[in-house]
Amino acid sequence: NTQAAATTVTQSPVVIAPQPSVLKSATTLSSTVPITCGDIAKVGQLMNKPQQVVSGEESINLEEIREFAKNFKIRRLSLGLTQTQVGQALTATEGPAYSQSAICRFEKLDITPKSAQKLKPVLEKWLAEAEHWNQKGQQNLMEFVGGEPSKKRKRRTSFTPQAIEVLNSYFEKNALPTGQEITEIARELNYDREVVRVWFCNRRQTLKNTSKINAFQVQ
Amino acid sequence: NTQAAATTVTQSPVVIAPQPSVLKSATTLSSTVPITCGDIAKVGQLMNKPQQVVSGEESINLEEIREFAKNFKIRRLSLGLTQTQVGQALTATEGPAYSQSAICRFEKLDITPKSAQKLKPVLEKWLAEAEHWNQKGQQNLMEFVGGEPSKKRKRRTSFTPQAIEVLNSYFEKNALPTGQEITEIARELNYDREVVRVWFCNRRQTLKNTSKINAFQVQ
DNA sequence: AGCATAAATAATAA
DNA sequence: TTATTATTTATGCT
Repeated sequence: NTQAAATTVTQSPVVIAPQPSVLKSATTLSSTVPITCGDIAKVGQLMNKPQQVVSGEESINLEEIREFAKNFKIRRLSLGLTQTQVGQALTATEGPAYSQSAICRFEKLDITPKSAQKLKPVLEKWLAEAEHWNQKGQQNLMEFVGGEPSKKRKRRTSFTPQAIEVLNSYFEKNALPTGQEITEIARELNYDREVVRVWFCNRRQTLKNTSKINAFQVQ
Repeated sequence: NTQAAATTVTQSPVVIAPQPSVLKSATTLSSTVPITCGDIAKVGQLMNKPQQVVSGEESINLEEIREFAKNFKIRRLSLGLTQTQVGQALTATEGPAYSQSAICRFEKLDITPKSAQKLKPVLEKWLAEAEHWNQKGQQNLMEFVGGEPSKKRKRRTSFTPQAIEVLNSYFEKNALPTGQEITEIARELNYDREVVRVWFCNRRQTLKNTSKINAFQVQ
């Protein structure tokens, strides 16, 4: 399963700054939203319709849902979480299972008002809790979400994790190996010499670039 | 060029709600022990340097840059903009060219403090302006950014079983066809060239994900 | 109801 | 920087 593997934690959570801007939704553009398929209309298609929809016994405030969906996305991104992570976490904690698709469809309002109404409080509660844990540190958030605490981003192909490990250990000992040494390392790992050489170049670059900035990172 | 094609505007801008979250407006520590070394620091020296770096005549507040980088990302996402869009827009308005990679590196702080210091005001100014236009409506923002007003995501292609079969047989022979070959395959199958190119990308991806189980099984 | 995967976006080897 | 991979999002389908 592709989705299951997408649990890397590459982006540290960020804080939402109070935004002065008031954004308009792109979904309110056309006045004639063709409701394809003879199905039930989706929330996103009902934006120009009456704000309240009566479904069964309760009335649903579409505007409220729309607002929440927008904010949910921003807050999710602020926490550095993916749709997949949210879905998996929800599946783990609550009763029903939520796929990445479900989260995606909620954010895009590609669901029926009834479904949205049902899902909204679940997401709201979960998100608030996630934000709560996040304030106590990213570790807590990741634990809450259920992902690996600090899983390393998978390297781009060429190198296997094992090779990376070896390379890093060499790098630790000597960041600037001689041509001779590069040749030997390349042979040991069975990689192209040039590839190894470039790896050291990029590795030095990255270290140089990040170490200054992150030198006094608060964590 | 792959990047050039990535100008679709799929995600509608979202509103940042005034967050109740406690915002540390400036975590800047007051301790500043500027180091005076005119040239670029060597790799091993960079791990434990102070917050302020003196480069030439000006001192660089690393914490400030770090803070800005975080907020920049959130604000960019709030506007519904991609790194590619920002880079292209900047390239159009400002003097130097900024690639998607450049924006990515800034957000990840994978650049030298000097570069970051130089880029920060440019991004800050541009972003503020973008937010300004956005307040006047998404159309204005898109115009400012330079993208098509309401470009939609490409419709998902459905390959016929026959086409899949042919594609797979090509893939079996060569998983990484050249541009020339892609063009030919696309013509033979009467599909868009880009669609075929992406198919091979995704196919390689899928194979990689499942390679542990069926290394050479096609399908 | 959600899987499989096409398309889009971000990260990175070269 | 550029080209490509890695990762995420979106959607066609039954």
